[in-house]
Amino acid sequence: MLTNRQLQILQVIIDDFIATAQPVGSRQIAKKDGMTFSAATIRNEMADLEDLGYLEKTHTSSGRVPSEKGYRFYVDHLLKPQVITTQDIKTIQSLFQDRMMETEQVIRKSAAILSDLTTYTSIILGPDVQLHKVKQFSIVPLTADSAVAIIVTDNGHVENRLISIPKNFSPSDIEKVVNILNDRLVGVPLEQLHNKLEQEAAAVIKQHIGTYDGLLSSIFDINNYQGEGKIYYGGKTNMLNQPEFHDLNKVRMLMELMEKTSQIQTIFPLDEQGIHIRIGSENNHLAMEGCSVITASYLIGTEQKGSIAIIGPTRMDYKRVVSILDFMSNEITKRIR
Amino acid sequence: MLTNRQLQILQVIIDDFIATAQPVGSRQIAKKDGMTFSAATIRNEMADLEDLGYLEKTHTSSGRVPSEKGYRFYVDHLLKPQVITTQDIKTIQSLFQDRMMETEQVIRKSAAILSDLTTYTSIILGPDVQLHKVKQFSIVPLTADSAVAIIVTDNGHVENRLISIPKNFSPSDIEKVVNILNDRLVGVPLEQLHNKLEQEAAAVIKQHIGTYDGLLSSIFDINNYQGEGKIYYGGKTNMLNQPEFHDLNKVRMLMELMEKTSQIQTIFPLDEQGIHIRIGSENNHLAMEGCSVITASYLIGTEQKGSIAIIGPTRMDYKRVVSILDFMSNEITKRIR
DNA sequence: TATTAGCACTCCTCTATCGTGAGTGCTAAC
DNA sequence: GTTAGCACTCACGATAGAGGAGTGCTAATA
Repeated sequence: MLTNRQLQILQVIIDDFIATAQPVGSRQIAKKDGMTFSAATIRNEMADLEDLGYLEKTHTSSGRVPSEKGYRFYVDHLLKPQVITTQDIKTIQSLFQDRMMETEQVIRKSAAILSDLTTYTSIILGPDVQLHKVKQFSIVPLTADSAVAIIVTDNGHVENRLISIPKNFSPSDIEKVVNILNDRLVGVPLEQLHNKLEQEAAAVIKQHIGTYDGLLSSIFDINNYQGEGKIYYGGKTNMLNQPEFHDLNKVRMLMELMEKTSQIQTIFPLDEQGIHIRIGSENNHLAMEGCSVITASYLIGTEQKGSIAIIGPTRMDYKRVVSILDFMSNEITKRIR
Repeated sequence: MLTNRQLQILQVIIDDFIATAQPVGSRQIAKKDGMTFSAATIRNEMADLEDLGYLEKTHTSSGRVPSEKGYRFYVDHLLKPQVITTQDIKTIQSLFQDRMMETEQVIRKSAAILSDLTTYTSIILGPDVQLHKVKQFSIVPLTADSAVAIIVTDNGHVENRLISIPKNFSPSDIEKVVNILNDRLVGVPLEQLHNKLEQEAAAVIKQHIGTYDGLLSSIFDINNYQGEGKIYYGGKTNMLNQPEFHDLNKVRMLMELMEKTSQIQTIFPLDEQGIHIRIGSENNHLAMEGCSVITASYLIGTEQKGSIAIIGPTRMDYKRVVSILDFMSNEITKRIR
């Protein structure tokens, strides 16, 4: 168990290091307001804190730097939630002024605002389309052998795919198919679409039209709904301003990580609510060494979850980022129906 | 006018510098196959080429490096179009194996392939949606006061927007509006949609329903069709591998340039066909110092133009990039209907 | 007259050395 | 338990010298 003095010193060191990115020495600490002990005393305490694993030295005679364990302790015990400023509130709420913005646009703009406010890089996972339910299904013929299949979901999301039309299909056949699909599939979540189609609609279509050769497979293939467009970034270049990313290899690894959708997904905690902070190696990813990720989740309707996140150096301003993420995720949850 | 020997030496220097990124000395050149002159002779010629502005020195006693003028001369006069390899052809044609891919997906994949093949960064300007013509218009009600408006174009592109429904609108009113719009607006290019709506449809709607308060303005606002999603990138991190981008400031400027849609547009030549090469300052952009851009345009249908581009160091492998861009733009033009 | 060998000179790059200063750990005094 | 004092460590920056690649010029050569 840490003494009060140790807590106080640890806090000062981390706060100072977050602000300056420079190793903190005992004299600097002694000069701080409210610090009543001498540099020598502080040196002793720092040595103890280092033995306990909360601090590190960059070399034998340098000042101290927080270790991952130190940051972890800091966010768990020393972080007083800072009240969000009215200025930040205003900026965030400007998001919702235009009431008829599509969810996707709000998300996109959120990413930009988040990175601007924090000066770090923001990542937003769009709401999980898989849980959207089919509202309407339609097919618009383009040429003799191609058409666009469109699914509108109850949240106003629109999925569309090009499909090819078998030669023997007449316009009325298409109409029949559309009717059957709307009869059977409205209200079904996208993730179950494929199954339901096979189980219920396929037979009916065959019966009415005589042929059913996977014509719709592309639009009903579940896998099509998860990849790609669901991740939004803001301020990718912000990280270049952080002194810890003045190393090209580091930057390359992070950029490459962000270009791989599958990898970036892993930094989001599954199925969890509230604010989560992962520090350095807690992210289980080599490229994330020296980086912390703070995530929050939002909810659209009752089921669709999404996440917003900030990725920055372990030395990031946790207080501020937490308050902003917390407020923003709540706003999105409240404001988007 | 340059002598044959000068041409030969200039070519060797540029080829060598493109391959190694190191200043080229007279002895190196003399050792090359087919070089029948002594180092001293070559030194004299190099001094002349420098006086003429085709070469530069990084310092008084270094080897020579091509100047922008040198590269310009190289691409204009020394660049023999290299035949594209069958391997590259195969890779590019793999794009079109899945016949029913949406245009957007093809474009996205093209960007990835381009950057892989060239090891530079690729930029693709999607086809100009503005010229697509309306194929079908529909409105899908979601709640009492909101709906999704959908426009499908003749090329299978789908635009959709959330709209709000005025309180006094009944479902049959909506149906009427949809019918009127389909009557009047099918075949109209997106860019003229706003005008046509005001001129023809608005009055009719008012007459039939009594109210028309800008309900559709959001989907008909032309500006909504140009921004954002139209630019695709591939291999953004590739440039980090080039020795000329080992400078963080350079990288930052380029990345920021690419994040600003409006700025990146300016590197594409307007309205021009065929391959275009812009070297360094010819791009009229500070961030593009030391960078060359090679662009090619493709055509979908008879009217919709788009561009594909590679951005790399001025020291890029022009031969190879030109051949790849040329082939790919032609393939896209041929294969996408 | 064009070409080439030879040579002095330039300047980058790498390495080693050294002084400086911030910071530490330890000891002894308070 | 706390603090002053002091020797010690080590990163950092400046300085200097060796090595080497390359140039420009001059004079000899074909």
